[in-house]
Amino acid sequence: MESTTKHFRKRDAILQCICSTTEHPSAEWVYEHVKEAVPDISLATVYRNLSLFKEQGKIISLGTVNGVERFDGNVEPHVHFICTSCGRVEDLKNLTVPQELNAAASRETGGLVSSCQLNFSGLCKNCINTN
Amino acid sequence: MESTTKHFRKRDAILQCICSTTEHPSAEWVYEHVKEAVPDISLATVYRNLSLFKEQGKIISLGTVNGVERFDGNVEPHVHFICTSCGRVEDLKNLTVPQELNAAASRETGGLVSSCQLNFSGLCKNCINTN
DNA sequence: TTAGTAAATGCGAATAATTCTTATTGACAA
DNA sequence: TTGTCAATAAGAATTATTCGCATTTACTAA
Repeated sequence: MESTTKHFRKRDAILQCICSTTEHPSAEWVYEHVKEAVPDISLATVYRNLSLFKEQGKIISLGTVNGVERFDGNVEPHVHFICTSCGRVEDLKNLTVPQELNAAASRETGGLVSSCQLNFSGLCKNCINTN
Repeated sequence: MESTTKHFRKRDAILQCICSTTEHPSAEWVYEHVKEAVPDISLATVYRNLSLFKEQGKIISLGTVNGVERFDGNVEPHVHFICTSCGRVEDLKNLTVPQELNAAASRETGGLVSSCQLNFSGLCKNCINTN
């Protein structure tokens, strides 16, 4: 159910923003973009809601790139490529991590594995040429 | 060649510290532990040398856990498990990422893939029982 | 020995990302 | 209308990390 009330307008705008981009954005990026539609939003609201969404499993954190946390509205398990030069993050649609690895990891650690992330890093197509 | 000069005593102590533990420590942890042998070391020196080692490929960064960057003196490709509750990081010795995935990732992105990291997260053995 | 040098370091200030505090506002129920 | 509670804005506070600069160290050449 979409919320038509004004009460969640900003919260919804934040989720909408992150779910409709493939940028794997930072909080700052989300802030700048949501601001276009909702000019009176504050950066703290973005941070607060991003960590709420993260807890709720509506988005995931990719960890930090150059010291800044990056998020992804696509919560389906998938593989990322991170450019160490420009910080761009891309999805790798043709590679997957076999599900059975989760079980294997649980077995080896004796813990309870709930997710996994496979990240490749290097230079992206653009940065190879520029450097 | 090991450096017997006093010039690099602190630098060596830092590398030695991180290479002789399986803690996957933070800068702060390294600082606290090096301080026992070298009491007059400063935290800035630890940070400075950790990023030097990282550039030189002598250590790797695991990214941040709870907002703090974690390092690993074991630069051989291997898989990690990160406890989302206590922040503990363990090596998974029985799992590996097939080397050919690097080439596949290069192909798909058109970029130059230089490394990859596979991280599982969840609750470790201890935290399952405590929670 | 003695300068001269360049790198390594300590210290504290500065920075930047993120979180917290507090007062205010909006939505809804009684 | 009033009470309650969640959502928010604003900016202060916090915390990890980096920077600037003076000092120390080790090595070299005189």
